[in-house]
Order: sequence, then structure tokens, then C-alpha cells
Amino acid sequence: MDMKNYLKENKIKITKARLSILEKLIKANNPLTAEEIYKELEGLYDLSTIYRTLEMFEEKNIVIKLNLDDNKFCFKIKDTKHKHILRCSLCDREIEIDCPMIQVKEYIKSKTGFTMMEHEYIIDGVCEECSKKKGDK
Amino acid sequence: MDMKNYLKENKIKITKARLSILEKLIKANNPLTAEEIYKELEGLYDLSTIYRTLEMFEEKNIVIKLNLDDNKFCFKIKDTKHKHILRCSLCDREIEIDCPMIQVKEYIKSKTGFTMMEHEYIIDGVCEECSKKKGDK
DNA sequence: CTGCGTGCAAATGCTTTGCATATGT
DNA sequence: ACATATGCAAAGCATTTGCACGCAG
Repeated sequence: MDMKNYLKENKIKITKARLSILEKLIKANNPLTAEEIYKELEGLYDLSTIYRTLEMFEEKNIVIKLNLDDNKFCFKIKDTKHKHILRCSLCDREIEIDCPMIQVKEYIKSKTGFTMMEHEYIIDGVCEECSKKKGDK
Repeated sequence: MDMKNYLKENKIKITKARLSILEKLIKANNPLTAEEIYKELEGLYDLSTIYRTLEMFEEKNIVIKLNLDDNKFCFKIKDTKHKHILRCSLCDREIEIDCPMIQVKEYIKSKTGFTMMEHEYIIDGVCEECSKKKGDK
């Protein structure tokens, strides 16, 4: 029930395949490869369906695609959609970006087993326009 | 001269291919794909050589392999080999890790053009042992 | 009923590998 | 000279695509 609404809210048409894939992603709260989902579902749905679904979930912004350094991608439900602000040191322009620490978090977890709970950070930098003005060296 | 020593210091045998590839990586200070390096070198060296060299550079820790979200990898000279400490909130165990912000930095740059200059961060979390003890839920 | 989702098989594209030859020390 | 790097061609593997059929609304 819950998951059907979840799909609806995100303007995704409901099908059995999508519900099953979503379920696996939600229950496993670590990142899964397409292959792993395929196996979890015991081959009930085609791999191409899984890929298409995951790609679509990513476009709809309910899933994030991660690369944990082997040659395949993992997919993980977006738990928080939190954002960060990058502020240019030169012109004070602000740029909003999806939290890129999710990558880092999963990477650290896969490498060391360490689970990041909270993070704060401060980033100084220079935006594209300003770095062009400076003549990029 | 400089680059030859650089290779020697890292216990890498000197060959023309390696010097050329290293040079391209150093001059471009953004991440390059194997393909891009291949083209830069005008096909002088085989793609498989480039891949083998890059893989080796990565093992020797002078290059970092990045995924900037398309389906290919980029390689970038490690400028700083700086490390971070993860401290477990429960047992105070400390884990050292290569700075994972390089990924983030390149990702942000490729998405927004924003160049991160400095970063600081604070990470709270729980190490593998402690999360096992807690019965992971 | 109608469009969109899915399965199947084949294609694609990056990356890897085996083997014979060339190169560096 | 000897070990190891390289080129070439072929294999490998994750992912994508075209097309015909089937299901959801």
C-alpha cells in the first residue's frame, strides 16, 4: 500500500516489477547492483527491465546510482534529499547541490565497515565564472 | 628529468609509454579517461597499454580512479596524499582513510564547474565491530 | 482499447586478457 | 641477455536497445 503511494507521489506508473524492485531497494538499506536485485527476485523479471526501472527511478530522483569502485553500479534509495550550498569565495554566488557525501558514505562503508552517522562540512571554492575570469591556471 | 625521478621514487620502471601517459595526466589537471589519453597521444600507444599503465599507477598510488557518473572511468594524478581519521563514537577506535573528498571534488566540478579549494569536515559514526555488537538494524 | 512496460536476443562499449614480439636496464 | 612492457586481436562483462507482445488504467 505504502509503496504504491510512494510510486504515485513520484508520478511513476505502478507495475508488479516496479513494486518488487522498489521493495528490495527499501528492505536492503545498502546499495544493490542490478544483478543482485535480479537474483533476489529469482529471475522473475528480466535484467533489462531491472536496468530500465533503476534508470527511471534515478531520473525520478528516488534512487541514487553509486560507483563503489568495481566496474559496476549500485543503486540505493535516497533516504534524505538533503542539499548543500557551495559559496564562491570570490563572488559569493551560491550553488545548490545534492549532498555528495552519500557517495563518500557508501564508499567508506564498503571499504572499512565504518558507518557515518552525521557530517558537517565547510567548503571553500571558486565558481566557474570566477575561475574563467582569473584565466584558469 | 623530473618525471623520471617521479617514476623511480614510486618504483615504477621507466618506459616511453609511461612517461607520456604520466605527462598527460600531470599537464591536464583534470581527470582523463583512457580514451582521452589515447587520443592525446595520437594513438601512439595501444589502448590496452594505457589501461595497464593506469591500473598500475593506481596500484602504486600515484593516480586515482574516479567515476564521474557516466559509464567510464577517469584517472587523475593524486596531488595530495592526505588522509582522514574516522573515529567511532562508541569505542573511540580510529580508522585512517585516504581522503574520499577527491571523488566529491571532481564530481562537484564536473556537475557545476565549482572548484573546491579547501575543505574541513567532521564525521561521526560507528565502526564495524560496534555496529555488530549492537545487532545491526 | 491504447500506450506503456516487459522479455528476449542481440548489440554496444569500456575494459581485460593471452600470446608473440619489442624494449629497457 | 633477460625480464618485462607493448601491440594486436579476441574475449568479457555490465549495460543498452529494438522489436513484438502483454498488461495496467
